[in-house]
Amino acid sequence: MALLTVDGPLDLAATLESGQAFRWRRVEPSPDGSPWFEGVAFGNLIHARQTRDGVEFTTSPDPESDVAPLLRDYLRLDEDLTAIYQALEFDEHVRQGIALYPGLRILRQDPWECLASFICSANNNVRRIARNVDDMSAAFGSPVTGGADERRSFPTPTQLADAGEASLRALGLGFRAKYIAATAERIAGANTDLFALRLAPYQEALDALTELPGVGDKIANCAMLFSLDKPEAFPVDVWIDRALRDWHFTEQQKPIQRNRMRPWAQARFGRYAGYANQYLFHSRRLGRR
DNA sequence: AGCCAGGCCCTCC
DNA sequence: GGAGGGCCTGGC
Repeated sequence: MALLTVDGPLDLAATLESGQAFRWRRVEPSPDGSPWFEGVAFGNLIHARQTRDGVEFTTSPDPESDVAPLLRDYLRLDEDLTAIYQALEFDEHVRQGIALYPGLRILRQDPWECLASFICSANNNVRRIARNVDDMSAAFGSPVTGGADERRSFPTPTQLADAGEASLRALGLGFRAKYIAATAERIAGANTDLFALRLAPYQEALDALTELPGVGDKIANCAMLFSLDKPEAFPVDVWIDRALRDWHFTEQQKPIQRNRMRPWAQARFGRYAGYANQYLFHSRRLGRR
């Protein structure tokens, strides 16, 4: 057992269950009520829960001391959330979202797993996306601990390119199978270096991602926000569409079009537009208001 | 039964 | 350049 200390607010459950990542599961309630989560990342099976002191976790097969800095980075525990809140609370609805879910953080995921997961999100629902991602991992990923029925890591681009469209379709990915296979080939062939996009400017990363099959503006912005260090990214999906329409454009006689929302929001919220997006999305999707 | 899911792509105008 | 329709699949 190891511990990550946290400065500032953290809501681990909201962070892991807000539709950014799809491989975390609640496993068992702990005596004090804060749930354990099980996930696969960095080639490890990870169990984690939030306590008064921070994030408790165990790892397998690597020692916790090796994984600790990776998990800290993944959870962005060093992000100054308070400063971000101050920059965004001018907006009434973002402020309400922050008040409802203080400590909801934006993850820093593996770019390939994140991109591929969101390719699965097209015209899909969260539960089936999670199942698609798990099914791909079980079928084509590598074992992490050596046990018989353990979970596997998310497949590499090469593993999915080798799998091919037909076997992905057989898993139940539907029309997304073609996009996953084709994009995996492109990445495996090193035509696009996803990690390099962490250092690229926003527009350059957006242009590179939307060249990939099955990756449009929305999915590219998800990958940029959740894995490529682009906090100004602003994915516009049906939930954000409804939120902005109801909360920010109620008095317009002509409703704003979906494809004009991202530039509008980025101009309004600035370099942390993605955090505004996440709080609007989460509070809207949970249906509390 | 029909609609909707964290869209993208293609066609046609 | 933009509106409209099709698309795998599963749950309600």
